[in-house]
Amino acid sequence: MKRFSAQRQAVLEAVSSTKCHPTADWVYDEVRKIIPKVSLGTVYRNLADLKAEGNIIGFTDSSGVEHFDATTLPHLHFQCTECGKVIDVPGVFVNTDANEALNQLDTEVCGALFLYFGKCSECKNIN
Amino acid sequence: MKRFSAQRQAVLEAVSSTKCHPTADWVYDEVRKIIPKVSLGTVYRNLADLKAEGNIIGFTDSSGVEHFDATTLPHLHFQCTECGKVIDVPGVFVNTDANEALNQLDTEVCGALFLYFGKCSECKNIN
DNA sequence: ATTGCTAATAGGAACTATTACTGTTAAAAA
DNA sequence: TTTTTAACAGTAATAGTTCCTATTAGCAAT
Repeated sequence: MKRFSAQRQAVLEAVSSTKCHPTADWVYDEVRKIIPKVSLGTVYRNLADLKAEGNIIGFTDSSGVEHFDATTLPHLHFQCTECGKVIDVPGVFVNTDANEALNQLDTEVCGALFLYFGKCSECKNIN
Repeated sequence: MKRFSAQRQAVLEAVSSTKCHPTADWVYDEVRKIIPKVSLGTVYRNLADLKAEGNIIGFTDSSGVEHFDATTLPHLHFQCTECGKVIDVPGVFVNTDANEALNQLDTEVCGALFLYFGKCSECKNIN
């Protein structure tokens, strides 16, 4: 049934190979090193499929660009407003007050995005 | 110096008039009811200016579209993945564990986006 | 091996939200 | 009034993403 093509494998390996929370474009460049004729559409589709299957996660940053991450365990992200870099915020637990409030709103929560922004250690010291 | 034009006022009033967390497009439609010849570029520029001045806040949803909000006090948002609607999650305090972790990363935090998603009470009961 | 079926592909067009550019208008300053 | 300049309308351009069409490649049953 499900066919794990060379393209899909290359996409998954590209995302897994880095901690830089890559964008579709970065993955495209990376996959082209292995499969030079790969299509950008194929990269997008495979990223979407891998995300739907739960093999990777994806989140949209404050400028509307989607980033992907092979670490599917829940964690927070920080994005530098200067250089755009996204890094992990480790070991943080989110309080559960929200769950109560969301229950009261009669919603069915299936995910959450927690994204901090500011200046990273490098950009902070430049300006 | 700063000129508070009719266009800017209409933009601010449009955002303030609703709790629906409108997009630039919604604001554009609303402002055109008052100033039919207003330009979409003007709406975008004024939204950006009002945001920079702190009169409104803006946040990007999971599909990369920016939403605006005249309630500048910190609060959380929930977006329905079915109908796209954004609603407030009231009375939730965010724990401070993240601050420690972010300090250890030597970052200078200036904001955060907390966005839950799932099905709202209406869409939940349809499917 | 050949056929038929379907998933997956390459390539590119199309779409959407947003930004940038180019005169023009109108408010404030001189 | 004249000058200056912020803000404007209208439009072109951009970036990220999705959609479309013809083609290719893997699998199952003949």
